[in-house]
Amino acid sequence: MDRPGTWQAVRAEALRRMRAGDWPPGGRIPDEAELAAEFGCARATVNRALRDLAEAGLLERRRKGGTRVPVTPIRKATFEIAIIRQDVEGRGQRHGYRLLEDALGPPPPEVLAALDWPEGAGMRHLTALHLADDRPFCLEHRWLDATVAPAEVSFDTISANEWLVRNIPYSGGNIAFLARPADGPAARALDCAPGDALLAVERTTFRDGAAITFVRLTYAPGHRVDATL
Amino acid sequence: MDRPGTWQAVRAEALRRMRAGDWPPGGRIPDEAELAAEFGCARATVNRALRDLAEAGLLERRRKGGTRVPVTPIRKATFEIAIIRQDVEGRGQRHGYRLLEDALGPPPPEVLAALDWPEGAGMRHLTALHLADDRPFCLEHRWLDATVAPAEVSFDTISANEWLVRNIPYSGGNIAFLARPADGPAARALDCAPGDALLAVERTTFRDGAAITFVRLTYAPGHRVDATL
DNA sequence: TCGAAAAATAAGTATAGACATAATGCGCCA
DNA sequence: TGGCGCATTATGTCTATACTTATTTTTCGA
Repeated sequence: MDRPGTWQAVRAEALRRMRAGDWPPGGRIPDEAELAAEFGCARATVNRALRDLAEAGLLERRRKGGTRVPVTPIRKATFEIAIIRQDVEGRGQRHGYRLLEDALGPPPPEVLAALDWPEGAGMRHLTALHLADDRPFCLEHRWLDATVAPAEVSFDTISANEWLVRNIPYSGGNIAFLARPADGPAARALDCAPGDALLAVERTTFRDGAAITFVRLTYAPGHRVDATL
Repeated sequence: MDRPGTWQAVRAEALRRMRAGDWPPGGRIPDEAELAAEFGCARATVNRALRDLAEAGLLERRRKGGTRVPVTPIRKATFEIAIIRQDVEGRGQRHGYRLLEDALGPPPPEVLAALDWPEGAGMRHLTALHLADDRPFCLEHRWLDATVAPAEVSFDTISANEWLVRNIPYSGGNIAFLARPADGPAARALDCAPGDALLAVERTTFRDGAAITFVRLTYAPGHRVDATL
């Protein structure tokens, strides 16, 4: 597979041993120095390989404690978060965008809780529809700190999704997947029946420790989000 | 934050420059040697920091091409996949398990498609319910290569989920999130109304290039899957 | 002028050596 | 016996150097 002596080769061999049962679950594996001697490579190379496996959840490493094979590994899966336009275009479809609403107002309590904000804070509320080949793709519901995106900024032609990535980039946050039934407006926008099961992604974005924006993306029926193990 | 000269410090400084606009989107940043000289550290340290950012989707690196800040970064989010018992216990609840059905039979076409299997292949079909503090947590629907888990293996007390992790570990696969309405049996098992919007996770597991098992986990209403950015 | 070969470049990786850090666990002392 | 502190140990990381590899740019010949 990989030329011997590379960290990928060491990783592959380690994986092979785990699968073959040479390194059984719950057991401790030889330390880096031993493996480096056995494989005839530098300790740093072994370190790179084992660190990679540990990041994937396939090994547990602790200083002094050594490296062990977890009994029930907690695997890590990753998925990619692109802006919606890229997501649509990546499927070979044409992206369309329609701003449905742009107003100032108090958010529902669930949103306030997610944002952890004072009650009366100025908040802009946007509703927009993303289209793929002219069919509804995703409904964007966003609450936004009014100081981050002042009223001058218009989201008529560029989605808040894209504006934020371009203007407030590289910020942290958290994400959650959930299912929700289509309410009246969502059903109308996404062209489905009220009560239909829809996949939604909720995201809160932080900047300097404070929540900037909360967004709920509700996808059209049948949408799937793929991740790689 | 981090003591200077560490790769974390370099990463933090790189991130700061991106946020501050010193390294604007679309632009190319200085090469590793230059940054190493500027920060007074080894090139390997800069490499580690920039590689880490590239893995998170915050930088794009190409040999000879240099390192650039993507205009619309495709962020990577990760979530943890534990066995369901651990998932429940991690919430501080007691895990329960009930096998509802264990039979041999032909899978529905959607499952066959996901598995990419010949029509008549022997397939075991399991249905099981996971409980959290005696309340329905998740419905497990699994199709399994009969040669992987022969009839002797009983899933009465141990879930297939756990059995597989312990016996066929470290295999690859793919995962998808979707929403589906509760059908009759699911509504009964999960104690909700038919048609309720439920979050489901589908996973196909491969071993040596061949599909071993397909599982659909349908969660009780209100369930969320969290990921970290 | 076009295209192929050669040079240049920046990231990718390997290595040996050193020191840092976090657990572990042992031994000492009360 | 119990608890505290220090020695031990395996991983974590940094450095300097060298070589490799992918890709771009330049050069040169047809």
